Amino acid sequence: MRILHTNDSIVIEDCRYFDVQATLSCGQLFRYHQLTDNSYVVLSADKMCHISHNQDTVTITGSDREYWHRYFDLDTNYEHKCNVLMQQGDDNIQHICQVGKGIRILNQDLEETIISFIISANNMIPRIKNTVAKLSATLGTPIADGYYAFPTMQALADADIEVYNNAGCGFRGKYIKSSANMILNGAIDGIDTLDNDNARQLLTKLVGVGPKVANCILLFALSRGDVVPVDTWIKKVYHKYYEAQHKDRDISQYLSQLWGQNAGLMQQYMFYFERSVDKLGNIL
DNA sequence: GGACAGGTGCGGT
DNA sequence: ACCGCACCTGTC
Repeated sequence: MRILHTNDSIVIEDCRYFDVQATLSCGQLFRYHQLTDNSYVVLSADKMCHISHNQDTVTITGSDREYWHRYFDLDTNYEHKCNVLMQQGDDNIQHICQVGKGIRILNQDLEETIISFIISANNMIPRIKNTVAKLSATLGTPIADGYYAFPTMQALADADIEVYNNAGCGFRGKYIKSSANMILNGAIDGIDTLDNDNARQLLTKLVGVGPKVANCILLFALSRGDVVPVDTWIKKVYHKYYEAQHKDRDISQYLSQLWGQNAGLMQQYMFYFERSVDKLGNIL
């Protein structure tokens, strides 16, 4: 993979391990829009970029090139990570890695990730995307034609509960409002310096953040690559491909120890694979 | 109309 | 510490 920074864009050549569609669609982020030419607009915090993928070249256009460089984790060697996982796994695991090998783990904005994944609880991706878009349009500042920044914690704390109901948050509206208040009061200050267990403990004090959502925040915003969020899809994969019979609440720790520093990436491969199987029929 | 998908909070033990 | 139930809304 070769990366070239030009004045207004990042060009990534020879990117067999960067599949834009797979990376965007595996449930890490909720603010992206597909355009008619199969390219995408991606929004994060108060920034936006345009990303397109043709043959073996990915082009990212927008200001804040350094932000997007880190966001798309361009300094990490995913070919190496994928190979390590494939060498550790059996035929099934190798096939799952092969299908998902273009997925990258994004480095997302912490506050946006917290609020987005509170919305994700007991919810489905299309509705999460819709709700986050509506909240941003209502409470976020405009950053381009029809595009809005993610709302600040202050805006979320101040918002009337009606705003949350109208955005389709359902019962999660009150969770967001109070968690935004807690964040403003310093509830997650210094979380960067804590180890996984202590960081998770801090996050689960927020209302609407349980173990699964906390693990998503750790993996997708705090670069904790050994953390494995376990949702219904991962439970399905676990019971399908693993002999071990852990209770649901123990699956995360088991897979984390099994795959080590690449466990979160393996989780993304599994999530993407199982949903592909669900859409296309059994492709094993 | 009614079942279903999907994590967390809460009340009971 | 662990279990079982309620929760909001879009879709079939």
